[in-house]
Amino acid sequence: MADRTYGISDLASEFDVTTRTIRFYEEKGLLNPLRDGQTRIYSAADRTKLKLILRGKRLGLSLEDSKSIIEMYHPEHDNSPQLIKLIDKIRERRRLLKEQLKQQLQDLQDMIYELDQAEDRCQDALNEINKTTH
Amino acid sequence: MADRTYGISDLASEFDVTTRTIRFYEEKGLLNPLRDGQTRIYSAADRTKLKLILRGKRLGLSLEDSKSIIEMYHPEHDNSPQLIKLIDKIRERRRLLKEQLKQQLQDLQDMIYELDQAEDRCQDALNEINKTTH
DNA sequence: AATCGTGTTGACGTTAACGTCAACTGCAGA
DNA sequence: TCTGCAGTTGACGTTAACGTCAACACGATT
Repeated sequence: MADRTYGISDLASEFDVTTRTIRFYEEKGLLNPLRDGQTRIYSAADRTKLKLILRGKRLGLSLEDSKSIIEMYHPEHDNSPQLIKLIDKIRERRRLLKEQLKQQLQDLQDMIYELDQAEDRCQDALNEINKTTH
Repeated sequence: MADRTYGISDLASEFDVTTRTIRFYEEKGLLNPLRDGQTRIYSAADRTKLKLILRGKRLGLSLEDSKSIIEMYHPEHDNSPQLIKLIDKIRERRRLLKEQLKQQLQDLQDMIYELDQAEDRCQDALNEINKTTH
């Protein structure tokens, strides 16, 4: 069950993206599927990477950002200095994400509050109209 | 205090955008400042609109989205059917925003959790290295 | 053998959101 | 009066993230 593989259109339909998009991510170095001849074969790890990319997009990250995050999950470093630098990058990224979402939460609360007010003003305007037509 | 006005570079520096950006928003119909000759004069309302646009951007909205939101805050409708349609649009927009942020919150929690795990794995790898060098 | 369906590789097109640059205007200070 | 600065209007350039299309490969089907 762990070594299940996927075709490109399996992933495309599962995540509701086009095959072109998936190949594009490969061009950009975000995915590296195996090949059977010329046909791409995606592993569970590839599928996870794709999920990471799309999640990053929902959070407003660029593909470059997602790429660096993927490299954090799948490190190819084996020496201490590299690992220490990686840990720093992870912490910094986490900090950025938290900060960003805090701002988004605030923005959203403000916006919803103002939408509520706008709705109230509309209701008042409606009431005025109904009053004068009586 | 309520009728204070702003020059284009006042707003640009206050919100840390370029004057080109502000003019671009005007081209797209998001701002309509007054003129003194050819020079643009921005009112407090214009300043608020700009704030709305930038807040929308942080939430991942397009300029078109922000434009329609601005029109909700500054309605030019005076008849019931229009107002009722506007209220519906406001409610729908609020629903979308809430849904979107719920998803973002979930995505962020997942991502932070996985970043924590990645950091742990790095630490483990570091510990292994230090053990063998003793 | 001919035809699908699905896959592949370029190459070029597209959209949003600006940046850059050139040529101009109007005003304030030396 | 000249100079400089801030502002303006086009026009064209740029980047990210794909879309579109043409031409080809390959296995399965009819």
